[in-house]
Amino acid sequence: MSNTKQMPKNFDFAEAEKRLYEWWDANGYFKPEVAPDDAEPFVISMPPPNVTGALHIGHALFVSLEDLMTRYERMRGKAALWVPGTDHAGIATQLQVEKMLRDEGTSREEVGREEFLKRTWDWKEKYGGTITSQLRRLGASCDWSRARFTLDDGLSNAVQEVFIKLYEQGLIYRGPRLVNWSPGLQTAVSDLEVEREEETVKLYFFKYPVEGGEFIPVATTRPESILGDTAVAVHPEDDRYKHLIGKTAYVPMLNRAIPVIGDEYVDREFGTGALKITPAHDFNDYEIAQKHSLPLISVLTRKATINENGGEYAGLDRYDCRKKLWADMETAGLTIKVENYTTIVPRSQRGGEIIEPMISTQWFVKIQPLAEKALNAVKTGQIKIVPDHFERVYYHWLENIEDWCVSRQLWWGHRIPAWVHDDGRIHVSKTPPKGDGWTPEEDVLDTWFSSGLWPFSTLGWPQQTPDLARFYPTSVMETGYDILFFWVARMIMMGLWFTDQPPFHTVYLHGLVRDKLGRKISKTLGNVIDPLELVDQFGTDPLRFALVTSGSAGNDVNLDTEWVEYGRNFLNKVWQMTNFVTGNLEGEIPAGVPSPAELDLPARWVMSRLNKLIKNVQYLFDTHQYGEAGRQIRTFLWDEVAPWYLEISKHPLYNGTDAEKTIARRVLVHVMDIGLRLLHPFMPFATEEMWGYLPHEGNALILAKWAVADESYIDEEAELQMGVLMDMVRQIRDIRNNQYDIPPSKKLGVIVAPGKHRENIGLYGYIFARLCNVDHMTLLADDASAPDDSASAVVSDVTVYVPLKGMIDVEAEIERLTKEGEKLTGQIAKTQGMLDNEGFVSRAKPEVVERERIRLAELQASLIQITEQLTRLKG
RNA sequence: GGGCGUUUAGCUCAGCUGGUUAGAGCGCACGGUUCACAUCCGUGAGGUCAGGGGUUCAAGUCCCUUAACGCCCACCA
Repeated sequence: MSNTKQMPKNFDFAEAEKRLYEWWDANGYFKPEVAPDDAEPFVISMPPPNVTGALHIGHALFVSLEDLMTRYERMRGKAALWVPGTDHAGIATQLQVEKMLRDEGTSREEVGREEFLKRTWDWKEKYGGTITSQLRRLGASCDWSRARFTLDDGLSNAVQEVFIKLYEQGLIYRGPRLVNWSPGLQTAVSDLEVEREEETVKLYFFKYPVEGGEFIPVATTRPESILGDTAVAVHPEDDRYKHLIGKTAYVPMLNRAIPVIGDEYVDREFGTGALKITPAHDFNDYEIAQKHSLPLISVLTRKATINENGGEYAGLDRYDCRKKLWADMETAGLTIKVENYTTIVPRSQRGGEIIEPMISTQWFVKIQPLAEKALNAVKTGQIKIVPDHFERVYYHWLENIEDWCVSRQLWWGHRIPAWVHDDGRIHVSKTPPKGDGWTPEEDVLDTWFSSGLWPFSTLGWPQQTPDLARFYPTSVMETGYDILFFWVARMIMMGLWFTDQPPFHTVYLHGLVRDKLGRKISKTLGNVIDPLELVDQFGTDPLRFALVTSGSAGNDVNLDTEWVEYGRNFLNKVWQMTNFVTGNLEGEIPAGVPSPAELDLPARWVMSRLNKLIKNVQYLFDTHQYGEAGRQIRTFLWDEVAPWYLEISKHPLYNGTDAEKTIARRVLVHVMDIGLRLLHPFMPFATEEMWGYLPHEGNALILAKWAVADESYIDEEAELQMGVLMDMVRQIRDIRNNQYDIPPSKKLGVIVAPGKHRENIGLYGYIFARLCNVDHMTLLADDASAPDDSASAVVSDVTVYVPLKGMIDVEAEIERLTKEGEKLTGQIAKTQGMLDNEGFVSRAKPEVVERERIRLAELQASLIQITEQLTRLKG
């Protein structure tokens, strides 16, 4: 292997990212086919972003993680497939197009359904590419040739297939039910799409007139709902009211006669102890009405204005009606009081308007049978959720799940494949029924209905395609915990029901990206973090590295843009390291590393550290601790290789024999090569670029083999011995910088009582010249006496003397050494205590006991040295 | 009303296989233009790991409990 090119001074990310991405893509490296046909597949279905959306920081997080997993598995030799795609996002997209129409001075209703859909498709064609090109900028190594859209033909077919099958299995029903209605969007929404916030509202107390001149005091937060009351309920054993049960009450202002009923649901202690029943606009009341066979009277239109059942209030907006009705009741002497009251208000997840429970005809999925399977798959461990505490959240939701309202009164989406006959019959099919009197269903399906099929529909299901056979079930579902119910649970239900297999074996959940103060990102707060701005400023790699390493799985990430800058600094550091290595190569470099026996101590040390790192990183990847893996790689390169091995290697590189040079070069190349491999899933662009400058085998880092630890290089003894030399360097620096104010440029002569480290200190004395500017070093004979006028420091059984004639402050030296001695004494006592403890020696792992023994010996050796120094100084 | 999470340095966070003297970035202080790097190098100050109890030879790490904060789920007018 040999290198040819000179590296530029810095990484030009703007130029390189584009070039490298196109190069990878053009070579087909993102396709699973780069792996051998018999390679084990690894598959991720990308959570499809909204087709008309723009990239936000949350996308950057999921791309960072999923691309990391994909690249890692690809390097491990798997047939890695990351299936990209986009979601039609029914409501979101429809709203955007409606806004566009409004800006044009028209509306959805005005242009009509057909034209509206045409306009939406146009919109999709125009803006749908934005998000995908932005994903490319983030380095996403997904197979674009397999990209899908939830509304394309194949997926629409899958959706129809599923709907029809569920219907045939009796798991879909249609009928009038009380549902969450969004008056602004004019559609039903599912329970999940309703957010409940605690708010302070008014609670209106009033008199419900009862026959015979009595009245029952009642409270409501929504006076307009009075118009739809069909009963007044009291507790059957409430002495205040029980004599009224069975009598007739009269709806205020409408004077409609309704019964007074008794029901134990009513809480005597709460409010007035009596309850008005509005079954068409309240979920509790609905249940009570069912029990008592009360009629349902709807008083709202689709737009939440009062309908014909509201008498003279018909046509009023719900809130105007509230005011007017209350004023009229006040005039009629029926009001009691109005109080402030804190309660839960249901609001639309999109737009925030208040949701009205309303009766309407909708399609539902009987979810119980599907939910049971989904529950089991996780309980039996077929599917693992990371972090695992989300499993409990998942169980709780599935155990209490309600039927899923899947119909939406929108136009943009999968139209429900059904026809309804005048006589009420339903025909569910891809094709229209024969005969007259059939009306096609207008409703479309909830977006999440098609998303739920994503892992298999994208691979061709229901066709038994080769892709489906090879890549399904998929491997990991990586997504945010906020859509665990919306999406993950539904994919599991649908996957199990229609393919008899869990759609993936692992669910990896990430958190939300927040600002550096932990606040939710929002336009109103003005704390929006635009990933593309950060990419423009620092490059993609630093952003990705920051996102992955600044948190841990399942927790929200408080992104500080300073972390991105720090990531950039790290990238630059690695660049400079590579630059150093490539700049010091000459001629052919044999691949691989010499055997441990051929290496000097610093090389044995760095190889030991490297292989321990590989081991740790493997463990961390196996346990999905990607952030910690990234941090460890960074620490190794920046804090161990750069300041120590790289500096030390300058000696053989500049002063060594040819053989020594070659060994140092091979070690340096190897360490950087492995470092870049480990780093590639985190920082794909820069690592690929650097790797190209290093001597290497193979075409591209993206396809290079993932590192595997070689235990034969793990060398505790080398780490221990190197540690002594490193500590000596630190001690000399400490004396220079902190004990005495010696300028860094001043060369020092030191005298060393080397103890049992004589050989290493002799051999590697150049380290001190390189790292702490020591220009000559004298090793004392074992029986030699200590030099005078010196600052001293102790490492293991080694004492370092720095002669400083006339500068030595004996008092300060004594104080420092005394403090050091006290510290050692404390540590010895602690360690000795452990070793004297029968329980520790017998129960702790042998290697832990052994480590403590070695430690104790070291500490004791040091203490002897310190004590000698003190005696000398004091005497 | 249930459930989950968080609490570690001035700030933002790591430290999920229990085991040396608890780490990083930023900030702060001191000092550095020698042949990879000022997007840098060397050094330092700064923490009773929220409180209490327990398990263990050993606890920031495991268990119980209290508190504060955050999130999710839930039909009290």
